[in-house]
Formats: sequence, structure tokens, C-alpha cells
Amino acid sequence: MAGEFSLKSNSELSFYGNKKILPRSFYRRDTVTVARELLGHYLVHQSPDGLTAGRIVETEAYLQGDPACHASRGMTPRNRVMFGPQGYAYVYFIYGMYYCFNVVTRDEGVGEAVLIRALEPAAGIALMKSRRRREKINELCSGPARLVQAMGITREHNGADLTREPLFICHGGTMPAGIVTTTRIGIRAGSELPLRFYLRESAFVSKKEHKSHGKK
DNA sequence: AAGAAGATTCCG
DNA sequence: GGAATCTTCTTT
Repeated sequence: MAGEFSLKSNSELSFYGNKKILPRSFYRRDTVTVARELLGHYLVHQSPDGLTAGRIVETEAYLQGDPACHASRGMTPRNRVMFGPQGYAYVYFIYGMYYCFNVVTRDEGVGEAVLIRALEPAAGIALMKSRRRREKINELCSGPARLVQAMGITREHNGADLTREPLFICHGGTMPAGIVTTTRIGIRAGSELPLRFYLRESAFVSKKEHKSHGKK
């Protein structure tokens, strides 16, 4: 079990209360379960510039053997973190200008991860606006590359331990209801698979209009 | 050595 | 609808 993390200021105290960092065992389970259960928890980053945090409202699962998964064709220098132990960050560069942030799941040797696609901004909103150069709240973290920018996540965080400061995920307090399942966004192969999950009531999902899959 | 594609975002 | 922009991996 991970312990309680330290509190560095009154403003952090007012946000955190006594929330707990998710333990490494949370991430060891099957990747679809982790993708669904990450919804409602908080991604937190204590950077030198200040604290930012957001409630996770949209995720996608990437599985070994799934052609859309970076690990589907074996380990390369880029994706090696996916094959490592669970509970670490996999950050990759895409389209010549953006980064995406994933959480590595399952045991060492299995290349699977959960892409975090959207957050509801919860703390450090002024800093998020500054990093994003956008004022609208729903343009800060609604999209995988947007939230990376708003949270101050960089390529240096590839391989970072998410059960410790300064970048971690902590318990959201309540179990959210109303998870919508759809196909994933922006991929070719594997586009039929129902591996995207988001909170139905959230106004901070990147795209609501997408092929819904079965259960609502 | 060269080429194509990419888990996106923003602007026109 | 299309450009921006460059790393990574695959193919010659």
C-alpha cells in the first residue's frame, strides 16, 4: 500500500484532504478493468511551477495483440516502458509536436497500457491556462495532448513512478456511475474494439460523438 | 538511406 | 478540410 503523500501548502491541503495515492497493485490487474476504474480518480503533478490536478474522465485501453497498441509488434526503444512493471508512466511523442500520457498496466513482460484522454481540471487552473495559452476551462485538458501540456508533463516523465511524488494518481473518493463504452479515437487498425471509456455526465470529455458500443 | 504513418490539435 | 512537424519503425 502506498502511504499518504506530504502536503506542501494550504492550497494543496484544501484540494487533497486526505486522499491516498493509488497503490501499485491497482495497476497490476487486467488493462480494461484499470481503464474503467481510473475514471473518477485524480492525476496530480507537483511541478516546480506549481501544483496541477485533474479528475480522470476519459481513458482508452491498449492491449497486447491489439494492432493499435504500440507494443503489438514487440519491444522497441520507444515502447520499452510498456513492457516494464505496472504503475509507471509511458509518455510518447506523436505527430511531430505532441505528447501523450499512458499508465502501464499488468506485470513486467506484458506490453499494455491505458491512455489518459481527458481530465476535468481540479487544481492549478491558472497554471493550466498559462501553459495552454487558452482561457476556456474545457479546452485545458479535454484531449490527450492537451492534458499533457496543461499538467506540465514532458518526455522526461517517461518511466516515472506514478505511486510517488511528484507525478501520481490519487483516489477520487467516490465511485462514479455512468460509464460509456465506445470505440477508440484516431486509430486505424483495431478501430472496431470497444476500448474507450468515459464518464457520461462529464462536460470535459474530448469527444462525445463517437460510435458507441453496446452498454451505455 | 529513404519513406510512410502516426493513440492530435488548431486554424482557415 | 488540411496543414503543422518530426520521431519511430519498416522497407529498400
